[in-house]
Amino acid sequence: MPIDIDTLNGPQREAVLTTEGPLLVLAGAGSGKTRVLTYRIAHLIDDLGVAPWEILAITFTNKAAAEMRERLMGLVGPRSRGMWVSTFHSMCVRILRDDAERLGFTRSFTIYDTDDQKRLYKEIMAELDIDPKRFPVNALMGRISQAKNELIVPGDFERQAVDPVGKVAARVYARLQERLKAANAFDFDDLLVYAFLLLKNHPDVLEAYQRRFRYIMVDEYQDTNHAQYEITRLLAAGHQNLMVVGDDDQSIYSWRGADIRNILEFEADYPAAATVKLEQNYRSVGNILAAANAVIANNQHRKAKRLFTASEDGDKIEVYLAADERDEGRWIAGEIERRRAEGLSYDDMAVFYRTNAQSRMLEDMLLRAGVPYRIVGGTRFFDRAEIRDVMAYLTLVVNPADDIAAKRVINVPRRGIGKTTIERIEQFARELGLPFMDAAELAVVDPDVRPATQRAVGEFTALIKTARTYEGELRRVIEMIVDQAGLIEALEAENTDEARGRVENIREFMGVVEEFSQTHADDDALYEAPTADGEAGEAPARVLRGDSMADFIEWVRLRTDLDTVTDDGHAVTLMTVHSAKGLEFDCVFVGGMEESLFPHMNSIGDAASIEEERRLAYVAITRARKRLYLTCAQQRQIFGQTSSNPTSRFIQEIPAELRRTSGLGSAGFSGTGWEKRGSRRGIAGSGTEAGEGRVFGRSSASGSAGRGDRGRAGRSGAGAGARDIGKKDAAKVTFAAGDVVDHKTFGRGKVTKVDGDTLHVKFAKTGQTKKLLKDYAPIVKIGG
DNA sequence: ACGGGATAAAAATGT
DNA sequence: TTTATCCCGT
Repeated sequence: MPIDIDTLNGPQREAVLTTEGPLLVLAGAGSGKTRVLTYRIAHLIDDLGVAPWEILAITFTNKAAAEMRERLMGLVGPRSRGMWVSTFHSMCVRILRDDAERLGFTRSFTIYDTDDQKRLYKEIMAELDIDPKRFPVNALMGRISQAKNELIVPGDFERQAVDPVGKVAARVYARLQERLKAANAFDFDDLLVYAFLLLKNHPDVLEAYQRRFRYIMVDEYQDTNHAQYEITRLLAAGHQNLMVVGDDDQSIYSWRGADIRNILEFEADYPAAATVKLEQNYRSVGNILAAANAVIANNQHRKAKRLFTASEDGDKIEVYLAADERDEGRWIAGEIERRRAEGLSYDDMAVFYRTNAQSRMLEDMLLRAGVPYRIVGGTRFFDRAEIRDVMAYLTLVVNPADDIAAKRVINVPRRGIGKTTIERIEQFARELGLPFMDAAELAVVDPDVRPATQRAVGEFTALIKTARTYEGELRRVIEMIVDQAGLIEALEAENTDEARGRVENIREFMGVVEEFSQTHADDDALYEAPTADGEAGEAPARVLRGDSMADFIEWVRLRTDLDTVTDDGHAVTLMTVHSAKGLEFDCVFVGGMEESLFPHMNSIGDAASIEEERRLAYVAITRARKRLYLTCAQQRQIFGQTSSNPTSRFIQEIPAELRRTSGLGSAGFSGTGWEKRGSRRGIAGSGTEAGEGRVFGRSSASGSAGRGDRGRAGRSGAGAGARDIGKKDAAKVTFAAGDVVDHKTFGRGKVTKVDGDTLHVKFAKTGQTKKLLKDYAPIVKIGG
């Protein structure tokens, strides 16, 4: 049964039905963009008889891709399989896997993430004798990344380099590419660059994809960079059936190379393009939309548009002026509870912030208020040292040329292989042009290396070699490798709480492996596009296999925590505004609405950057369906220093009649006397409360008395298992002797005795034992 | 080779 | 404030 086109509004329908030729869809926030995309695909398949494998849909995050796949499954059923719905990066990996040889790589290449990359940069800089003090790694990485996003190859880069940093970057860039190739690895940017080069320089490959993908759709087109633009252009050049969807007002990734011109100039690039504007917002109530419109109207460089809505005005936007970030977090917690009492689920609420650093205090306050929350982003599970170690072992097994992985774990756990030995191996590697692992074999018989060390190196190389022969269930194989490596054993020997936590993480990782295997075990997942007339080279559909370690590694590498946001359990979502793009919540809080935080201080003073910050504010505001809270703190600790900044201009840009202000200097008393009194009281209040742990500063009824009770009542996450990555249960915390806690001022300590509600905690730093009340002390349980 | 401790440096957003 | 690096004693 075809989809019901009548449920769409005019422009939406037009976007769905305009299938031939280039099409630009300018989709305002909340205008039903995803619906249009999925309906359009369903229309192609159901009504026009287009085969699923002829469709390519590109999104920005894996989460968005998964979501789209799910919705398509609902619309067109199992036929949605075989369709390419992926991010640019994973699409490129797919393309590269099939023809890596043509570029001088093997198909078992690995992907370097930022951390690997940084290590490699440091090595290269040491090798080229570049002083990291004069030329910071981050600066060089930024420059080179930018160049890659613009498809500038090392040769051209060198020619263009005029400034000192550029000249140094040119040297590093050239060497970097050599090293990456030798390591059979791509960094994130290279995935795009090499996929582009492959398509550009190998007409047969390009032609195969062009023929296959009759219909191409790109979501979040405003965030594409030049490389992505060129790849899209190449792929679409044949059929020209390219639909791009985007909103210039939501372009927030220019720092990552996104070029807003891609969307602004689409019509110039594709003269035959039709354009559709989706301007009716179905998401937010009137006041929120009006606020968003008012803010974004301050940007000079944008396509004129004005979203409208048919929904009621709704509540005013709540602005809260907090004394400090503690007060801010406490107030947010209070409001969350109030909304909750009105029947709103925690799932429908979110707290956004500009920088990850802000999450700490918010977490702390929510934790104490007994508000369950989950954090998206920040330090990823897969970024933990022990997980990276395991990953390095796995990577090495799959790709022996990965020198960074080899060096990472050759002495993890401790095998007595130190700096001297590693340098010696590196020297062999350099002189003989061998990968590190091969050079290590030589060290085993090198008389200059101590016998004990020889043995250790030999064990390490043997371990990796043997691991290559392991067969069977993926989880078993990985467990065997970890076991042989002795990682868990070594951690257990440490016998510290921290080490136990790491072991726990590794075990959790095994759960992730299992999950990967299961979710990719389905034979349907291997669905390949039938080659209509048996033409070779057509449609090399390759998908992740649940039993392949290489596929597992790839899956992990291209994964962010954002992709793992699940709706299980009930919790408030905490994340950066960037992560929030594409999501929506009934009730949204945005913290830290202060000048130099939001807009960020690095952006102040530059008109273009300020406009991007404003777009970011626009994204934040438009995530809210019914209620929006903007909070700012009169003073806040930033990098250990108390600083005090004026209210964000973005708040000022919201017409006063749309907002209601409370907190310090509230109730419209902008006179100086009131402000002073208010602020003094506010700061003093929060100061004394800090140690006492009273949570709700203002809502006295549910205040101090409520906290403990709520904590007890809020117990919900009984079945908290390995799946809740990054999620914390803030319900009642109980302590037992042996637990490790973290105290606001005394730091880490161990519970030595529990006496009713009194804990005896011995602190590591001071060595002293203190008596603390479990419900009031500023402590957090971190293990036990 | 290793671990502890001191000291210096950096500190935004993320595929 | 946190993190990375350096230095030194074992």
